[in-house]
Amino acid sequence: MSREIKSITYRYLKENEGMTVRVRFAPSPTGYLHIGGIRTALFNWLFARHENGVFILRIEDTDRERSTPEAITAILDGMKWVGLDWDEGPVYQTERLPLYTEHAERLIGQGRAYYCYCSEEELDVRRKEALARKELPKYDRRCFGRTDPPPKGRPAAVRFVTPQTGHTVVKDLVKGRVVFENSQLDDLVIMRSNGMPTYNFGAVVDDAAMGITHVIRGDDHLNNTPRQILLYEALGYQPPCFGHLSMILGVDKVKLSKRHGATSVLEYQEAGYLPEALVNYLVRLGWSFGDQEIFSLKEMVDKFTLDHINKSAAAFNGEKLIWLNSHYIRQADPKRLADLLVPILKKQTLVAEDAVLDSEWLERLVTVLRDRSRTLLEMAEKAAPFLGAVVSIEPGAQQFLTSQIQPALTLLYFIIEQASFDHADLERGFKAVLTDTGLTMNQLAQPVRAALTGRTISPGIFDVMLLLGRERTLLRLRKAIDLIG
RNA sequence: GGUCCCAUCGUCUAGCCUGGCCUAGGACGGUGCCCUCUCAAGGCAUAAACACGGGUUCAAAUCCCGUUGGGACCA
Repeated sequence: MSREIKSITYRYLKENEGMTVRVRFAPSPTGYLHIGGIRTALFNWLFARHENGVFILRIEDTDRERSTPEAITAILDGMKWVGLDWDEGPVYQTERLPLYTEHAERLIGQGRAYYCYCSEEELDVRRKEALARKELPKYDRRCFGRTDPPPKGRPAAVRFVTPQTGHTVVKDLVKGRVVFENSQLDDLVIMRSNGMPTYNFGAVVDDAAMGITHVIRGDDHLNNTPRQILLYEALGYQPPCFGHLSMILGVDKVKLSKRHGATSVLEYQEAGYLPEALVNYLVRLGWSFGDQEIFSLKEMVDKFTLDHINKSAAAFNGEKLIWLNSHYIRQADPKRLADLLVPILKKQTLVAEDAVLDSEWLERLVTVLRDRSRTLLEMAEKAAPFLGAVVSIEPGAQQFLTSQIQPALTLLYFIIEQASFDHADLERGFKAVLTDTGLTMNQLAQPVRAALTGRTISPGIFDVMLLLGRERTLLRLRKAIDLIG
């Protein structure tokens, strides 16, 4: 990490002493809430909580064509699922359009902005021509300072008069000092002809109006920042501090998109992930605290500072997420896991929609299964043999049910029939069969497992029997014995 | 194409600011062994990286310059 960053971070800490931190997460509701978005939200949220600041949710819905109510719901649901609560909002940009118009008019009045009547088609043609001549496709300012009467019936956009000399410095909390030549910037449109503010203008006006102190966002916006600083200055506002987070890339190192599979936050919920696992995974993508890998939400809040943010992009690697998920499942309260599991079981028709499962039994099941399930979906799959009256025997398991083992199974059947059916008693019964037949534990356990679960993989054999109960245990043993015979 | 950002094991990263403690540490994943009624979990061990080239310096992963590569934005 460069000298600049540390010193800038340090300086910002001093500068802002005593000032209440106000940060925001400002997604566009044009699609689902993706992994990169929630990571940005998380960093903002952590920063706000760490600094005892305010976290605001703002919905940037000015793109009316692409914004949908479903996307808004998905964003809110995603935020709630991972536990990122906001203190203010959601604020909808389309509900405060007069604010942007006012600011635009103010700039026009000051000569810092002007109406532009060029149509998008015209601009497109000119841009292509410029590109063909290998020139910078900058707006040529032809509507600047025009005095002729505006064309009738032609909608006007508003452009900002961007200074063409000097440079603009972004003191970035993550990247350090970044300098942009103003001559590279052109007169950007701040209000579209349809009356909507553009992204850069809406963000600046809102951030200023909402008193945002720190703008923490993806580094795809770093190039927008000089324009925004210029807008703040023209508007007479103090620019906030900026921090640009590096992107999350797919495993192939390109920007995460739909073709990388699950990128929506809610898809991870569907896939049986726990929110704390996802959050823990995401916080370590671009942030670290020494060698620590596991963080509770509280620990994250306590330890999160901007100076431990990594500048380079990170690739999304599902292996580690799945490891974290299995870790959190193993730690989770059985009651909670049971509540999460039942809807999945119903959805997979492993249990009837109207079934009422004994909660004490369910928690025992989950307790046995949680050590060997990396996702809730896996847990549901492993729960299957315990849910019905009978099981079908898989081919692999079938092989353990041989005529040699039949006497041992029969003996076990009669012992269990007499047993009091607790763990110690079952173990005694097993031991008795082993001594009587001269079999090893392994030689007996696998066939029993096959008979009871129909599979070669299951929880410990005594747990299996206890979960099944005496009746089903005997029933399945009987069935296996008959099958051999 | 222009502008900007980035560069440590396959992946996430520590270390970089304040050069020597780095024969580069941790984690996931891989491999092997142990434990063991299967599967997990756990324990132990192991392979695996400073993109390249120049400088500065007694000394560079660490500072400077360049190259290459990747990414983002303009679109």
